[in-house]
Amino acid sequence: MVTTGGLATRREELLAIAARLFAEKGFKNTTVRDIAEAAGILSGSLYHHFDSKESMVDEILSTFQAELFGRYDEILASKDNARTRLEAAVRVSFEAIDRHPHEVAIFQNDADYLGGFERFAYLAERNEQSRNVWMTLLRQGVRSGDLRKELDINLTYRFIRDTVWVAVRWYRPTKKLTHTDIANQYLQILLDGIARPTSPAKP
Amino acid sequence: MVTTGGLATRREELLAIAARLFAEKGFKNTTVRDIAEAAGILSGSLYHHFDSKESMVDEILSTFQAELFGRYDEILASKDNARTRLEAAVRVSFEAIDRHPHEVAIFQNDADYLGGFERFAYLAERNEQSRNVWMTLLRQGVRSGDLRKELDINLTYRFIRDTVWVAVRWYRPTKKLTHTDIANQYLQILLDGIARPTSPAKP
DNA sequence: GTCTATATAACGATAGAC
DNA sequence: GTCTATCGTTATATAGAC
Repeated sequence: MVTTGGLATRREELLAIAARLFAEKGFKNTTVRDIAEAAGILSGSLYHHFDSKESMVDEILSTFQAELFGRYDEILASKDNARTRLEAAVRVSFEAIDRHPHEVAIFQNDADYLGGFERFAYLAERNEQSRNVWMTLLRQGVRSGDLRKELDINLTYRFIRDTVWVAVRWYRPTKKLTHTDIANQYLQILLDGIARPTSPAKP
Repeated sequence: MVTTGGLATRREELLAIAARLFAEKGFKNTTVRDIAEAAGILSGSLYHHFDSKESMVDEILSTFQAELFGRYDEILASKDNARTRLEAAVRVSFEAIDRHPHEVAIFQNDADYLGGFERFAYLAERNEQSRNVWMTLLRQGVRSGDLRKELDINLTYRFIRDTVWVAVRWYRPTKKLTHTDIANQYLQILLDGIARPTSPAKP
């Protein structure tokens, strides 16, 4: 693929338009005519750039996931302690929501449906890969003593996974509330809870 | 509406089938032929019972929400303390996921899309009503000292709302793990966090 | 309450001119 | 790279027979 020195190619431009519409209305509910109209062309012209509507969402999701899992791999490769690595994974996720909200939204809303097609089998693989990342971090956290010993880490994994990504539904970046702020507040709740702290033994 | 002594009417039977399919595949991706086939009839026959596909999902969602908000109203009317009421609201929500997983899933996945039509304007109203319930409970919790004073309750509200309902994506009831168990574990994380507790002042 | 048959519209996709 | 024109399919919904 050729990039034109920071300027998006026509192909990338069309993909960005499609991603926005897929995220806003859902894959099935977005027509190729919608995408073409938003791009200022006619639907038939889209097929000069892409084989099908499916191949568009395919390229959008696979590109995003390649980048995201590259970030996760960096964390797993780092030498930081368990808590720092867990926090880093949360921060990377919120940063992904900030940078690629459409891609995250599409994955959240349509991955189940798309996963039914052979072409999108990699979505399930990525899902498993993601599970491995979080489970590794949680196990290390429990072993190191950073996390509660009695934690059900399977349930905790699902809890973190869902709560992090579902933020894409309401998160809109502002100068005052950046993705870093959100990540910090989320970590505060996740790690220490919302209840007023009392001494561990007895009140 | 007439019920036949606990036995579902044909209408209710068809609605249950539609709800399952809407939840599994999404509203837009479920055809009236899908629903009819699952019911063992032809698509045209559905229109003897319902005006349209939209009116089916309308009845499914409005019926469910009427029940759910009745439960929330009971909690707001109770005389329990702030923490108990907050816990009760969480438990009622997980119980709703247990009893009406399809309805919750449809609301989670398709409310945004459906909300665009005038007919479904009540979805936004219910959303606001739900926000009022949780915000009331959170404010009372902070005031009573049950919750941290420094909490951003707007963010905490969205956090609780999303994390409770998103559980519908993975929760499947078993004898060993009931909706009550899930609610308890969720409350443990929400209230006290996943980090190993340290004494508030110094370790 | 269901089936047969079909109207009507919207959809994804294609072929060839420009 | 886009437009014109359109094919073939699938979708929601309707009308009347049984």
